[in-house]
Amino acid sequence: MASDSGTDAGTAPVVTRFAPSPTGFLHIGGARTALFNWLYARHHRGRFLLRIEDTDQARSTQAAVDAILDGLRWLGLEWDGPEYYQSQFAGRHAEVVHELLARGHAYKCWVSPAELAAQRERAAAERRPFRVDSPWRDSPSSGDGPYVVRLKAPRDGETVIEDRVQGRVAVHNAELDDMILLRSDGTPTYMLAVVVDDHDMGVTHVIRGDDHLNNAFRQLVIVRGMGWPEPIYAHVPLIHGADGAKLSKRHGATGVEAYRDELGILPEALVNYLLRLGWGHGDQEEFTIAEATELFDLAGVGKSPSRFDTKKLLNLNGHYIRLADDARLAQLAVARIGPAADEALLTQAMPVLKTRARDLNELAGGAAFLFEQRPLALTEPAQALLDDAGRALLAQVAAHLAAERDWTSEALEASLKAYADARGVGLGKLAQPLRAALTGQTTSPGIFDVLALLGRDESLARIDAQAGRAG
RNA sequence: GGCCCCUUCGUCUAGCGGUCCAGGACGUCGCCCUCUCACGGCGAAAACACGGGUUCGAUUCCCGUAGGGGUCACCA
Repeated sequence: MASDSGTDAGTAPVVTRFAPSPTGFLHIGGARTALFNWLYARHHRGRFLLRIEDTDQARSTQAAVDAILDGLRWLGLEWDGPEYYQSQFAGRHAEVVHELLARGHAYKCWVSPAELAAQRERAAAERRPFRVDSPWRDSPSSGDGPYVVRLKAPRDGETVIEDRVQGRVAVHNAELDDMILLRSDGTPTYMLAVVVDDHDMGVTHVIRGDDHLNNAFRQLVIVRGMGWPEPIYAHVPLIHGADGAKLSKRHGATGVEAYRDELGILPEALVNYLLRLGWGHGDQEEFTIAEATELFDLAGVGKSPSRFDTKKLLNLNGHYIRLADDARLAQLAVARIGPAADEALLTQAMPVLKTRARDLNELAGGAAFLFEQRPLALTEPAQALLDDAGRALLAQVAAHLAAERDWTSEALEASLKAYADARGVGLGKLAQPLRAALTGQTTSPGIFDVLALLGRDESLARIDAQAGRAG
């Protein structure tokens, strides 16, 4: 059983990092990895670093870098120090390769891509695992033309990793292959670059998705070849879609900005949801950032992958919307309703609006009636409510309301309830046609709140518009 | 296919040999509240993949089987 404390207690300060490749937006899985790294560093009063893995120049874009930084900031996962760019360290990477070469842990290889493909085919035909077979591995001579530098991986024995999440994992060295460290164009590969950068940046804990677990064994060969201290590894299980497969585009939204912009999710809700996905602390479901920082540990991270459940996210989001500040929500709603929206009115209405929304779209949708122009467009069920009888009732209520002096939710409630009583009808009988005329819909906040929010003039005008409408 | 990892209600999880005829949350269903819809409250149905061991005793430990996932690039 991996212990979460002990080896690092009282020794070197914790340094974690998040190392995304800028080939797209901030992936939801990446966001959780970043969160875990951030939390672990904060919990141990260490540092959380950010490194952009842009060694694949063809696929890396500035837009992607911006999206990632933006996403992290939105989630509140601020990194310490500047963001590092892997491409800036190419010189250092080459230097390490030469050192590895000098130490006999790497070799230059002239096996051509064509020959490699042939070897691969042969292996497939013979149904045996493919491993590069390079004549240059143990040859002192040189070949002609471009070459790559390969790691001279050990072939006997086994390599063991004491992973903080996965536990003890061993692999026979025969499984390791002589991976490429330096490409034929002289640029470093990811495998080499991560190891060098993590070492140079002083990273003590490598917390990442378990799709990297197999890489860790080969990366360790480099670390040992250089005689560097071995980082502590923690490979956390991936997030899966509802079908159980690794989360990908076909599962719908996979970028955090989609959750923010399209689904209308609050950052605190996403963070809390992501935290509980794969990590638990007893029965507790809700965590403030302070609590999460206090309680987070690697021992609480499970070993099995978890499926992303939008329903639960939405439920949490609704919870955080109810907790959120009214002015803040009003501001967020304005952006979704458009220029017709009045932020002050929205703020005032927010207490009765926010219990009815699980996301910002629902919040904006529920507030839209406040800014509608007369005559209101009615939904079909609302129209059905305003048949001849409904409109006749509306006209009578209108006359009663027109005489109302005190236009507050409380006064209107007392007045309308007394009116309904006197007429011997239930309140619902009056409220539904009123709601239809006032909001154009059959669902809305409480009818007295709607009247008060709309104000006397607008309320009466909307009622008249419907009551006076010809059948 | 090789290697590695995983397996408690539909989903996220609690459980770290007896306290478990398995607890919480989301979802679902029912009831209450009620002017609608929500919110809130109460309640219900719902799981230890299977087979062997070990043990006085396995959800918990070991081994198989089955199922699922990850990974096998001059991508990261």
